[in-house]
Amino acid sequence: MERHPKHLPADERRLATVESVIELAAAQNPSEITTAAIASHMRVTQGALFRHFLNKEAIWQAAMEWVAERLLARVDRAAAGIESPLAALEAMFMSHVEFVVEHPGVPRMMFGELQRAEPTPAKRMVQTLIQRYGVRLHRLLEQGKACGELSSGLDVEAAATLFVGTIQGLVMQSMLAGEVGRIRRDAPRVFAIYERGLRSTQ
Amino acid sequence: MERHPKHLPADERRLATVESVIELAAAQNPSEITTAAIASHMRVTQGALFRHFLNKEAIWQAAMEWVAERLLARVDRAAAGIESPLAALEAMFMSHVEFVVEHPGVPRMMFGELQRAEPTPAKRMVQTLIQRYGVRLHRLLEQGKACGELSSGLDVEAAATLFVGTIQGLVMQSMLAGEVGRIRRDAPRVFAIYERGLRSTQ
DNA sequence: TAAGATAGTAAGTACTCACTCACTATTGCG
DNA sequence: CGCAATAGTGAGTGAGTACTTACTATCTTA
Repeated sequence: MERHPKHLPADERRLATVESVIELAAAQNPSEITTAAIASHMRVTQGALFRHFLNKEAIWQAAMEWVAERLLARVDRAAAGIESPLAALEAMFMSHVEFVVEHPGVPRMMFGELQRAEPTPAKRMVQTLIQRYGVRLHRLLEQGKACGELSSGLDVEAAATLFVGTIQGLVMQSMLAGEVGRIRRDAPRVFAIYERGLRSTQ
Repeated sequence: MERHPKHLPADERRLATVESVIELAAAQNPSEITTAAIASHMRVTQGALFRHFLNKEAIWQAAMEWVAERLLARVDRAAAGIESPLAALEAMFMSHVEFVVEHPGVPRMMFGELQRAEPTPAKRMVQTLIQRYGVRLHRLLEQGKACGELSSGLDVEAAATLFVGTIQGLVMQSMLAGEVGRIRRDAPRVFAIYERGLRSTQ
């Protein structure tokens, strides 16, 4: 069982490249990840990368596609089959947090990509990811209002912004402390306050 | 009245340099701001910078000191003399938001600096800024609990994390839309939900 | 007003980056 | 097996980076 076979079929090599980027982003500033670092992390020379990707930008685009697919699939799976919209929101929140703890580089990559001035393909990928994420939030929040679980006067747009910000705040806090594990501990405590802001008072 | 006098005393040149960095960060990825870009923005050759700063890192450190001073002074001024802790929190929130709208590059710089692997002087500056910010939040939140304005069971640490995250969420949303003005519009709506999560139910 | 101190210029240097290309090793199929 | 297609190597290249240095312009003050 060879851990690092020299030759890989193109699609496997592309996947390995993307996974290398995600792993490297967990430990260092994503914008400082060089093609040389990616290549050496997967025990291949730098030139080999450009046999599978047109340029560095294409690598980032593929990485953000990887993220979008997995993150949306995971939160969808977590929320599926849960009756209560509020409970579904919580499940979505916790599975998102779990994803971030597993891949701490991901929020950094997304934030870094968003603040690019030029609309790179990777940036557009992040934008559509967040937009699709927002659709799911809106749906659940509206359902919650409809069934009386959430406050009837709830500002759904603001609640969606705050949902994302809540996770962003956890990420920021974990970067301050320098340990990702904190996120898992703090997530339920922070969500509790968020939830309290949404609930209908009865 | 000359807008760009060739010769400036050292301290004025240093201030102009820092302000250039803040302005440039409003329009582009902070980690892509080169010394050449800073110099040309202030109509000076690149070499002139290194007469006033030891290296690029020192420029960033000075920039983060500038931020820390102004941001803390502003939120302190906003909260000063307000009786109700909750109202003080809101004033602090709104003045912070106003600061971010005036200097949209600042949150990007802070986030970018935090995710550095190495503990640069600038990174440490951001860490102490956020820590000092946290002290203020804790104080107000505890006061709010004591006077009965906030829920007696409130998790103060989580509430502080969420406060920062709330602003972070607004920043993220404005980067998505590509217009900073949104922040000002959305801030009260998002804060309303946050506040609802803190308040004591009576 | 002369001269020393201060601030800015212009042309460098060494280095790192993304990307290329001629060549070689491996793989899989007729 | 033989050979064509595929994947990887290693030594480039040029552009862009932070930083240096020898020189010059401008300010300040005795």
